Amino acid sequence: MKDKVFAKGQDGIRDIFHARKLKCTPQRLSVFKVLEESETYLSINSIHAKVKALLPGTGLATVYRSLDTLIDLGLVVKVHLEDGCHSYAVAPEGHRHPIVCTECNRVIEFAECPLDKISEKLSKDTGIEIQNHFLQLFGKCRGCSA
Amino acid sequence: MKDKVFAKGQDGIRDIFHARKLKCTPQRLSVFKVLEESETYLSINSIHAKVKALLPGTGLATVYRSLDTLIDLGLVVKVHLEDGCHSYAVAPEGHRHPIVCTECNRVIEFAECPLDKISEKLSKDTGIEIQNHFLQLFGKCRGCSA
DNA sequence: AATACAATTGAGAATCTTTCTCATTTGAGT
DNA sequence: ACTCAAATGAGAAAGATTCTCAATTGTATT
Repeated sequence: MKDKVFAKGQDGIRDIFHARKLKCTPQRLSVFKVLEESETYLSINSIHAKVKALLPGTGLATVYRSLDTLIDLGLVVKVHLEDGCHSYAVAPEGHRHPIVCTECNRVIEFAECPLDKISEKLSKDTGIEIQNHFLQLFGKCRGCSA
Repeated sequence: MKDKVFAKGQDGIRDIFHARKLKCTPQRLSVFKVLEESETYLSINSIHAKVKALLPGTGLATVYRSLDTLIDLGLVVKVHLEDGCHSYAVAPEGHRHPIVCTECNRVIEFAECPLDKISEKLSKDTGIEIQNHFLQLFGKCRGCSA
């Protein structure tokens, strides 16, 4: 419990890659590791910098490609921060949504999804078959309010 | 009712600009008009094209600047589409959220905000002072399901 | 352990998006 | 009409993302 890095296990990740006939490369593992070790959403440039610390020489394009792959596998999520920029984080277990601290960018996940309850009603009311939703909350965390 | 363009009235808009000591320019009015006339969220390039049809010679930078101004005034909202690109639409009256059709990009607003009910509870649970939220639904509209 | 092959990578070019600069124009108050 | 600050157009600049292609590297097979 003291170390949440590779919570899914390195072998777990390896299997996920192999199941999709993707190679398990050190670059992909490093990108994931960097995100797992971070408490906050990270921008591309932060990720690139941290990955290069683990694996010098890693190119920016590879970071983009690895993130796309990880997103495709459902291991990582891409979020839109308020300033319009993109950032990335490990995908939460189950269906959850993030609360992003507007001061420190730290992220807290919350499990209760209020959409579940109203989706069906909404589908009836609007005639739209709801497929998906995107929800993020913004606020000030305990540390930053103090 | 047959024409919802300038629902706020041209004079209303003029007053909003003047109250903030901003100039009421044809470029800004055109950008807003283009969005009011559209049923869907529009990308920068669509907006630019449509604005140029109304006001030839309008520069792209001006469209960006006008949108920023309109967002700042609360007249327009910027949204994140699933492909990661930004688009823009007139801001809905009151507190509403959009349902975006994944096929045709058309937008339907819905008024019921499920966050109101749970925000307070969430603040207590997490210790985070919730300030804001971003919610979008995606689905297939009646026309596109058929 | 060595081999072969397709997938992946690094590097930089290319593209796309957004912002900036600055000379010129224009809205709005006088 | 006159003045002045604000806004614009054009293109440069900056930043973000994707593409290209030769070289490298996982993985399955021997």
